[in-house]
Amino acid sequence: MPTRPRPSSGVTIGDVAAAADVSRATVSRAFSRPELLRPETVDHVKAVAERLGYTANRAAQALSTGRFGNIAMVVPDVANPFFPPMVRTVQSRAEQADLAVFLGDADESAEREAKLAARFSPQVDGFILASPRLSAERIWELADKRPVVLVNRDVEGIPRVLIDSSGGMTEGVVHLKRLGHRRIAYLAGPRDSWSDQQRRSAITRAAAAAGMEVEVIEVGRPSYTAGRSAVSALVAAGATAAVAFDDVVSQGVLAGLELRDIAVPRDFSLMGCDDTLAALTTPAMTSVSAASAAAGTAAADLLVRMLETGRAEPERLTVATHLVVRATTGPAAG
Amino acid sequence: MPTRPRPSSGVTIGDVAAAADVSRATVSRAFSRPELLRPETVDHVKAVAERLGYTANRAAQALSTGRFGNIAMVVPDVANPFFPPMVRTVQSRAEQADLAVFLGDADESAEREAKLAARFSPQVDGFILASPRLSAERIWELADKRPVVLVNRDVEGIPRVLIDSSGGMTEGVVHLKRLGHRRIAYLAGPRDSWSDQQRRSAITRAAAAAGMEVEVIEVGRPSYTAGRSAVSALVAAGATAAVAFDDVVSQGVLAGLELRDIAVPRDFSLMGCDDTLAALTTPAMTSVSAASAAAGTAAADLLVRMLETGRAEPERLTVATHLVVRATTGPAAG
DNA sequence: ACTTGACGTGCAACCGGTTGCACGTCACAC
DNA sequence: GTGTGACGTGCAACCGGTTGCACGTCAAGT
Repeated sequence: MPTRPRPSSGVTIGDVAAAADVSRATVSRAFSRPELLRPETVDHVKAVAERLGYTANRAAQALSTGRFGNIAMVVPDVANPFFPPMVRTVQSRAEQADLAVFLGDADESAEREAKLAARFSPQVDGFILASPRLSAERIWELADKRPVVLVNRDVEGIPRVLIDSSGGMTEGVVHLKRLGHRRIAYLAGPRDSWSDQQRRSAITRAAAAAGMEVEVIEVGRPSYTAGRSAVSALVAAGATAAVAFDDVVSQGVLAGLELRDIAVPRDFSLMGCDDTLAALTTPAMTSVSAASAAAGTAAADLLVRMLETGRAEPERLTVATHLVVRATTGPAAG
Repeated sequence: MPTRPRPSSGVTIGDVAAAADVSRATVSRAFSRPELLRPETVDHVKAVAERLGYTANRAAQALSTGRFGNIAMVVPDVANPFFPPMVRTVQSRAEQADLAVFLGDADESAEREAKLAARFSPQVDGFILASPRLSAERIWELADKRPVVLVNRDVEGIPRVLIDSSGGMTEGVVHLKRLGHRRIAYLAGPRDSWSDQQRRSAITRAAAAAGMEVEVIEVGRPSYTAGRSAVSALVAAGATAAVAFDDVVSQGVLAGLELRDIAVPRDFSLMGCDDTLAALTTPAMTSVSAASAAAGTAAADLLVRMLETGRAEPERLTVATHLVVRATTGPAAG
């Protein structure tokens, strides 16, 4: 039998109260509502608390207030470089509001997202779901119990921050057209990803408008290896340029092309998305920027505001994107 | 004034008890110690609970048991590709033990690590500190209040999982020597990083043993740009090969060399460390493997065991490393 | 038939905070 | 001098679980 874990610090509000010769209520108020007390009392209590090394027991606090002081962030894959910057900004914004952040990695699975949500739900004040794969119904259900903010997912009635890549995508298509490309490929991401749906339709639309053909190649889980193995399909498609779902896939494609001695951008043009790794590849990749860090801050802001006001605000913020031209796109070969 | 947040689900143990016509104690036991009850009672209670949508209030549970069911993981930088795999494995191991994971990103700062630890401490059962920058004293202090497991940090008396890169480093030096290199450079990481200290001394020792010269170049925070800007110092050092603190730095160096038209590996040989990005660069990088995922599992295992047994186990596990030769190392020029 | 003990369940205290309400004090107005 | 209200603090209930102990029941042992 495990020994009963010692609490935060052995000292409770009662100890402080006794030492300071006041009631427990006064100690509590000295921290939570000091304006109700005489300033000298507050100082005295705080000094005594400090001396004793008092730290409030979070569980007790949560139990009586009903607030946990925690939020949960769920991402499909922390290892995807799109997410870490977002995780960091969410965290720093949360910290300002004195909220601690649980992180859940759903491994690209809706089922695991649901599990994580269920696990976190009883001890958080709210959720940030980044690129969630859950069905709208399940998101509504969750939002019915706890404030939820989505990133990169557009569900009616739920506050959300959307990185609108259609702008950048369209620019990208135009860019390729100017370079003389007529037939391009889109290396598509997970079908249940909103980002993919958005990018897919943006590129299709833009290509149609520009009078270009576009072949969609399904890649599935966006990973380096998936990108690399998509190259054969890419070659078979007879396109002269490709746009990948994200930079990770794109980087894989770049490596795959190199393996087949297809020179980029001489023989083939390649465009990524998210601009997470683009600057780091050789040659540096043309990509659609996506300020994931900014999206994280915005999402956290939204959630914090909801928690503070107690109101839901079904806002729909969008973050614009644009094309960053680097060295992987060039004139169409032939 | 925010409305009082609705608890996990309106329904409490009392509601279930009333509906099932048993006492609250019985409901509690049906979940936590079912072996004390008649099986039929357990089934009945669970069925009623299910029907009512009962979820235990974590705060109340934590308050009476003194266990939170949470652990905290603190990393210096989630965006560094070394950490995400570790985060994932820690999380999946924690999940098996029904523990939720707080993630803290310390932004490479000891001060922020301390802040995060203080913030998490009152609501977690234990800590995993990955590559912590905190002083040994502060780690001891923390470990005095809560079980702590370290990764990549060797502090006496604290259970720890060490990725022993000296093995791989030594292999690397030998490899370079065979290729004819006599003067090499080490692009050092943060001085307060244990990994850096270990790698620094391993390379110095191995080089001395091989009769090679080694110039240490301080890079500071390990990042792509830091690596890139270190190239001038690297060139000035007159070395024919370099070993970087990690793959991120190494990737930056690779780009910097390319910018100066220094061909790798023809004119210069480069070795990374951690093998996180090495396979992804062009040319693919020679690097010292570091199974960060395995380290994460081991660390989580250790912590879970400590929590379950209630005993501290000052174990010191090491994970071996080896050299993975790829395409960035070749015969010394000239 | 009576003791004994194992078993299943309930009672009530407890974990450590928070908060509505009541009480005492004191300054001020009348 | 008494009434009035603001102010500062304490009392005690409450949040929702857990758990030591006690009680009642029933089967086995003598």
